[in-house]
Amino acid sequence: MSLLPTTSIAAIAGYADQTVTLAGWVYHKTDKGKLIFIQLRDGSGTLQCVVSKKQVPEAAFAAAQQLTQESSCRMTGLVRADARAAGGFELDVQAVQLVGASPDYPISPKDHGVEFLMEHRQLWVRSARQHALLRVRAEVIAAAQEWLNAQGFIRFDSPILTATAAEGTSNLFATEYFDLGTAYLAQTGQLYVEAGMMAFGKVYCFGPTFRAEKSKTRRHLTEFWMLEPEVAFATHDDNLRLQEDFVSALVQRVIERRSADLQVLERDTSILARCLPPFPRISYDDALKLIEANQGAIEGATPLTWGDDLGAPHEQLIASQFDRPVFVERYPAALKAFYMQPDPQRPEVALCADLLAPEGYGEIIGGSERIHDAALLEQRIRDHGLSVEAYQWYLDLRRYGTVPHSGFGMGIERVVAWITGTRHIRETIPFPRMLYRIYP
RNA sequence: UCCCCGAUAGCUCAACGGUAGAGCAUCUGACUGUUAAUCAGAGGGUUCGUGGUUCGAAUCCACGUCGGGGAGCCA
Repeated sequence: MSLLPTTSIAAIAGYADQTVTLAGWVYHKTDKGKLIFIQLRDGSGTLQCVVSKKQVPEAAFAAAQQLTQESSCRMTGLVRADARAAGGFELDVQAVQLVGASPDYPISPKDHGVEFLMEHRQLWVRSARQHALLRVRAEVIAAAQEWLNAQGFIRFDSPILTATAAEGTSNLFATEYFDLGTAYLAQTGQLYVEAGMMAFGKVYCFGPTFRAEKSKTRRHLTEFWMLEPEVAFATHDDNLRLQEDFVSALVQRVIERRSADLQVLERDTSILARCLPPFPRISYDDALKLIEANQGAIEGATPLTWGDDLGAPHEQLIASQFDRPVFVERYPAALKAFYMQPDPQRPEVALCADLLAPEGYGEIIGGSERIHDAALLEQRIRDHGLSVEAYQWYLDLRRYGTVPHSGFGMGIERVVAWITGTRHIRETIPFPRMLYRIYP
């Protein structure tokens, strides 16, 4: 025999006036004495189930009375259209079977603090808001891969354990690796997708990346998921066009397919609907002027001199001037990673861009054209004090049939936070890893 | 690493130098249209830890622990 339900709640409208068996968890219960209302959640949706003392066997009514929040159960009954129920349908229950009891469920429908909820993350993900958020995350990931695949990309995953720091900058998590010394958890897959790009033309990797920075803000996780496309023969301009087409496609698909979830999250979709290409572009030089002209608009966004990096308040100020994501391009090369291609007209700036999301969500993409000349790349490795020896495999990509190429990295959690209007990035991943949290 | 803030019932908070409180949750009872149900009753405390000031500390001070927000860094 099977314990599987005969239908999911999401498909309940197709079962009007039929008898079905549902299987799920009690989201909420109201006991009116001889009438019990149970909001049953099965993962696909929630349905109001009505148990009437007059209409069910005594044992079934007693079983329904015993149900507490998050008890798992199976319910058999008649599907009936009813305007009084949220969603338009409810189940007239005929039989109730308790599967797993749930005494003293810790998360009530009322207020809880962040610390308490994070300590109970394994249960918090059952709540409506978290449920909606994680569904949007899944949609963004599916949409991203399907869109790239349709454009002729192939997924080419990069290793998570690496022997050296890829960019030689940020702090990495280290671990023992048998007799080969220390291994590091990757903070990017970019160097490896460049190898894939030379093999397949258009590739992307998608997986967890790690930053051992002691960042303590709502935009940072120590473990986050990054999607990194890389395209052969693509210039800086090609790269920006790909990014704006890609990001707007993701947003439009979430609006199209997950509007019910965005509604649960009370997200104003009219702001998202404007997210269509082309995205505005502003050079680093013009960004400095914009900051100067708007000083005082945002606390901390003080004027900078050429060569200074933009801080979080500066990025916020720039983003606030536009109604859709904005590219900030051509930063001073000295501020950026060693592999970025210098602008041939102005070697002191790099052919790179950061994409800043609106509404203060910050940088969601960082990308650039990569150096394709072996001699220049080797020089840059030396200039940055990195080991040429460790990068021999990477230099090989420029020694054998090198081509101009570009790519970018997109942080999934930041994109999901922006699309859903979630204040803190920690809610956009099932089990966030942060400076002071590795449990559960 | 630096700056700011917080910790009191299971949860969210109040009490701010003088007897430890409320709402929700839990338990008991009533109720056939609830959806954060309502009504009546009950139980529930190492006030984060250590030390100090005081006749007296949840309250003031010091240190510590845990957590929150931000900077830097970045996706």
